Amino acid sequence: MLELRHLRTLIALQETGSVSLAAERVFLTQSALSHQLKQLEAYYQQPLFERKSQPLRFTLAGERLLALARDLLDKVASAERDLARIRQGEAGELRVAVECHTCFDWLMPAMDSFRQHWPAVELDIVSGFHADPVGLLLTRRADLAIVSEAEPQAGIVHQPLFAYEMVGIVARDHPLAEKKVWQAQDFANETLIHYPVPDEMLDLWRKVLLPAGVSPLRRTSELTVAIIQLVASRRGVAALPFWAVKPYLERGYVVARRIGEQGLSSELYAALRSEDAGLAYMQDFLSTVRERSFATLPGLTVLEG
Amino acid sequence: MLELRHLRTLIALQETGSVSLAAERVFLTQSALSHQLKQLEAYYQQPLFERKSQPLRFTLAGERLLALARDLLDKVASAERDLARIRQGEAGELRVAVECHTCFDWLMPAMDSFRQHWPAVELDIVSGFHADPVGLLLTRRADLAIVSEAEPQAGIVHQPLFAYEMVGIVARDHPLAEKKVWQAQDFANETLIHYPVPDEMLDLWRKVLLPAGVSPLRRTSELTVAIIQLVASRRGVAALPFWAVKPYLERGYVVARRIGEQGLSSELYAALRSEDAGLAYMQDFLSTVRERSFATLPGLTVLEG
DNA sequence: GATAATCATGAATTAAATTCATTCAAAACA
DNA sequence: TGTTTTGAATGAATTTAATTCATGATTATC
Repeated sequence: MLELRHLRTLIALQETGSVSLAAERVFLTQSALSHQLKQLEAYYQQPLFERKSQPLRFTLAGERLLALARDLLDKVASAERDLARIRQGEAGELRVAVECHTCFDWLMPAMDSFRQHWPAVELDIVSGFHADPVGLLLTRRADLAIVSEAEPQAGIVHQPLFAYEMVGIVARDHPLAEKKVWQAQDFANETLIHYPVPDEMLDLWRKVLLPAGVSPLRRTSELTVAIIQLVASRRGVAALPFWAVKPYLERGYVVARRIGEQGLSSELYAALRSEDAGLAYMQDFLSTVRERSFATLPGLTVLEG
Repeated sequence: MLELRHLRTLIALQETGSVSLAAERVFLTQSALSHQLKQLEAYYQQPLFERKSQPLRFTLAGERLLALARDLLDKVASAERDLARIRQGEAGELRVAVECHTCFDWLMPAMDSFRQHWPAVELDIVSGFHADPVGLLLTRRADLAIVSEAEPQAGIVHQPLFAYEMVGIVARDHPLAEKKVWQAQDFANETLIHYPVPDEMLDLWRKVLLPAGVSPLRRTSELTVAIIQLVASRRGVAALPFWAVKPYLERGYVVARRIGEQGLSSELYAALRSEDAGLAYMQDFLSTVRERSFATLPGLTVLEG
């Protein structure tokens, strides 16, 4: 018999295009999903996808179920918001402190969606780039902070959002384009172009250059497009989220390369005051961020608590 | 986490008004449902019903979930019909043979609903009251027969629809109104008013009077209202489905009494040719009949295969 | 044509849902 | 006002179902 669990699987399947990635997305094994799908197809006595191709394709019947899934899961989310409001009331305050430039790319759509669902919650962004966003929480100048490490701290809880890969980018005809994988030393004689933020907020600096004692020339720019243009003009190299550069890769302006054998992974957490962790609109904001981001940004991976 | 199972439970709860009856409806024990509901309320951290009263009442949060349930389960049904059509095609023939008068009461709404969902299926009623409706199936003059006993027969399968109680009715000032429970002998000196069908189609005759060798005076009428009027005018007594007489009981025209210690139960099955049992529109017709009937007729109970 | 990568499968395991047996609470009855 | 009956709740035992593990099959990739 059909359950919502199956529909959640279908959504993950579509968003990832493969059984194994979808399994990771819903925190199950590939095997579990394979069994689940087999059971679904047996129940409806017809195939729901063709697994031959990558990404896998839905059959007509599969598409129909997928449409059902989107419809139903939206409605469930809406009903659960209503239940939360019945329990805790409509209103509240949600001031978001952000420490990363690219965060705005996924934050804006999520905030738009949230604003519609919680019109009585005062939503705001704490502007400026602070060295210590968690301090803003404790001094009650913000209610939620987006951070890249979950450093334990009294009175603060960290909730995982998602992870993604940071890739190195250079012009197509730059010598580094030849190397499949870059190491710290490869940056030594390059100019590194980055956002104007403190060093410790740059993943590349914290996790790669600093440990290796490499200290390249530097240049900053506020805007992602400007950084891309500088790189394309051979003014230097940069490290950016894969999902942020993908559109430019497809147009061939620059090429992207892995940094380190395992790739340079960047993680995002929401930090909030422990007392606020039970607030329904807070949890719904986090769900919205995850849901919208996974649905729109390519290459995201889940992050365990 | 919410699953469709929970929503199916909520619908059953509303339709029956009690945990134990709802449990029976969804083929589970009272205990199972009690646990399930407790789990739901823990998940949403708020009460969903007040069990103090009979029938139980939904809280605001419960009502919201109930609305979700109706919406979602409708959509699931619609999607599953589409899947069935994708697999087997749209068209077919469905001629229904009916042997009981009151059947039309629940058959008409179900047929209306079905006609909208399967416009390409030729839906028809085989008119007249036949002594052997199953014969019509084998000679291919009908595709589905409504019968009150599941007599095994080669090439025919019986699918349970539902069961209900047949109650005896008399005028309020009739001596039999004093008796809480009637036995076969109580009919001996009365005039029994019934539909003009062969004796073996009357549940009262088959299950009560014939075994006891009681043979009262008889009088027939085509219409339920006419039977009620005759009874109210002290022209005799009758046995009718509880759900058919309930509106008249509430107006006080007649009173209803149990027949036999356990009550006289009437069962309904759909008989169809084995080869047709896998047809999607056939199964959907049966689901529709059950669903519509349980939702609208009071006092129905489930019938196991 | 070898080598990953992805998916499928059966058995074993784990987790979850359900039942059983009983108690508790409330309503109906005398 | 007890007494009986009915419906719901509870904890432990059980059953059922879902998931993982270990592995084999299949399909992409170089």
